[in-house]
Amino acid sequence: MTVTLADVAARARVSPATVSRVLNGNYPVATSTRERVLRAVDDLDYVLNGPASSLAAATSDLIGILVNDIADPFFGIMAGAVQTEIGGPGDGSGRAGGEKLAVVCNTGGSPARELTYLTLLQRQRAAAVVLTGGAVEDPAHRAAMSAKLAKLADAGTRVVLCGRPPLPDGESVLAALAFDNRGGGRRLTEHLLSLGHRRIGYVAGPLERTTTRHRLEGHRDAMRAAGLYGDAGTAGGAGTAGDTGTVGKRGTAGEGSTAGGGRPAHAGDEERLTVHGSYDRSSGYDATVELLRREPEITAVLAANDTVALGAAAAIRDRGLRIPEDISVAGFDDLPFSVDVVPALTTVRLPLFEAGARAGRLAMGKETPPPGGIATIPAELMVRGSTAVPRVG
Amino acid sequence: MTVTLADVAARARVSPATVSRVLNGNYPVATSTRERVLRAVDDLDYVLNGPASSLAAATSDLIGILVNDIADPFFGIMAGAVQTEIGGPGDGSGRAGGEKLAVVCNTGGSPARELTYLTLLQRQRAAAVVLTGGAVEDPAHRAAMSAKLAKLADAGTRVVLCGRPPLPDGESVLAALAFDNRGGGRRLTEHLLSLGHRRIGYVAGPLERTTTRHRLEGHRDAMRAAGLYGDAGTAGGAGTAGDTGTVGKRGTAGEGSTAGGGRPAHAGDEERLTVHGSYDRSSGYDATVELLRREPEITAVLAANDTVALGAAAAIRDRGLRIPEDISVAGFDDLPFSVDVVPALTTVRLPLFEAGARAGRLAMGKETPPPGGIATIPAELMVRGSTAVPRVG
DNA sequence: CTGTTAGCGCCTTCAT
DNA sequence: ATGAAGGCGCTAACAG
Repeated sequence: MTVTLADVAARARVSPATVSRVLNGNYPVATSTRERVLRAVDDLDYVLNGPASSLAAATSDLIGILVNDIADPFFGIMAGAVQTEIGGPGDGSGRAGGEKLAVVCNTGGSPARELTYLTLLQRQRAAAVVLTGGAVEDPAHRAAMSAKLAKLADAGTRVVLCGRPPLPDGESVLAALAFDNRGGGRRLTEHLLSLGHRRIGYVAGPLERTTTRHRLEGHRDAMRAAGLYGDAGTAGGAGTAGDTGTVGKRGTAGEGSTAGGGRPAHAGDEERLTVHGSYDRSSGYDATVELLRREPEITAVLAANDTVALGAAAAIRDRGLRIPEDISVAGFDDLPFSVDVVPALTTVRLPLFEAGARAGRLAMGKETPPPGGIATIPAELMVRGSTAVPRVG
Repeated sequence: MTVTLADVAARARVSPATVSRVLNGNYPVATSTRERVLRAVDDLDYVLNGPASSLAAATSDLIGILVNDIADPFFGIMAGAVQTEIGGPGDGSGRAGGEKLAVVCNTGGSPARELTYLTLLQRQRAAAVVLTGGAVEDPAHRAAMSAKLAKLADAGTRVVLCGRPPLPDGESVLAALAFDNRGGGRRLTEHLLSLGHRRIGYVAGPLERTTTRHRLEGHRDAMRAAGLYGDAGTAGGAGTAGDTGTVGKRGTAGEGSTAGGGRPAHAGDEERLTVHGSYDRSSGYDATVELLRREPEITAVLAANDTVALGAAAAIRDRGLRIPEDISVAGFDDLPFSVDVVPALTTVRLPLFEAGARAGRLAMGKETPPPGGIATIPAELMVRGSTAVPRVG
């Protein structure tokens, strides 16, 4: 019932081997026979058996993309960009060429699922794997990931990191494209400082994530450089991975707003003015409520990303405060909606599409990796209406 | 170098068949041998060869999801929901169970790419295919799609439509989950009418798309029912697919705003107050500019979807008009950001996640299809701040 | 419950 | 430039 290569060969009066060569186009074949074969393919409506050819050739047409959540445009944009590079031109002939298929894997940020998906992709003999988003900073998980990626690489799978910092022992990784989260966080903070803000609340992402840590570190670096936060802060700047190691859920408990509002700032603000949450809207809302409870004097709120900023803005408005007159708000990522909210969101633009496209090219072997396999993708400050000089008094 | 099933069998001192049975868990195996096998698997770090097992079993672990654009949350949410149902619980054991992988295919709305991807999925012997988004209303393409889907179904692939109207000859489709776009468009318009609006501009989606047509028809039905638009309108209501058949790009040319502003409305408004564009922000902006040029008297703008509404709102503001005091704006879909824009967007909520999850279950064979294979998913009107009574005069 | 035996459909040396 | 033949790694009857 199902037509095979042999059927095509019979109809074209050639050997199966010849048909295979025509279909894969990797080998010289006389034009006349090629045409005969192609005609037979059309006549018989033949479709190659992918699993069979993958088995024989020990490779597949699949490229895995690991994302936290494909419903989040942050990841959707990168995933879409990867596809533009791995899916062929789509000539519309109905006949398929050398295009690869994207297997999108939602990890939800869970280390276990991340590993499971890598195994699944290994099982599929994926041609490449693109890992997006920040990594979880658990040493055990990092080790497990390195081991897994090494196995994948051994099996011929190209591994590319997109928007994720390089691994310590990254020899199995073809290329790592890392966003300049720290620089972005710093510039955003410097922007607020230059406007005159001194008491700035920070709604951070989940603990133990590189993205969270880097953005926060950039922020704190700028605060410290400005003489705020004193110099007695916690680890921070050095970039060691262990500093948030065993910390559980903290922050929401709150230590009461014992501080007065007189002096510009003091050591300890660093902790008090930071609240951690997840990368979603409601988390931004809740964290901002908590921030305002702890320190009603803040004149600005920096959010972990644009989505969180949306929640933060809602909380501020619900409290009857105006943006930016009473409180400035800023996000991170510059997602498409950010320019359209009112007031337009000041944020840090990450070239998500460009990064994803580059990752896709790397995954296809169409582009040579950056020197050392590592590239830092710049993050650009976008100043818009949601930030302004602080209210007086 | 690469460890195979036979290696595991040897180490566990059983036959390859037994190892296979343990791994697939579809067959009774003594607990003691199972444990022995599992230990050997761990010891050897064995990973099943997917292509090989797909070849032998004539099925695969892949489920295709066709979307217009994965970067658009409309599709991202559905795709993510599908995954929650097809990816197993992810027990974290590192060992993979019966979970399937999602192959996300960006068609960009192109019929040719849609077909190409279906061929690619057929080649992979996908276990199921979920098609999302509106269909293109070209008879030739419809026929080609039907044929292709029939072949897929023949080969044992389950075909599910999610947010896409059923095909005329849908016997090869397991289930079609269609959004009530027409009802949503109608209720949205009735809402505006009840507020007192009479001159309503409509920023429609691309021509020849079912989604575009249905939403627009719902709108026009309501207008006509209210006695606006006269009764001499074009085809509309019946739901025949041919009515936009050969129309090219129209609308942006504009026929000049020759009409006065005196009477409430007249036949011909139907065309004049509708501008087609694509489903993106800038298209909404441009279309709204055009709408305001044609008819400065409009008091409300209905957008094809929320993203378009964002662009429309920007155009209105740039013109110095206020929302909703001068002009009301409404969208469609109720994407996550819609509640957070200012003013919050009146829109029609589509249960994208629920629909995607159901499609996923259907694709997995975990849920029985609705009677007749067709289900209409309700669309709920969400009244928020962006619509209000029209300005007087 | 477990082992044996055939392929699944294709690619790929090796000849010619 | 083309044909012939073996095997990729696994599953699915069929025995026992």
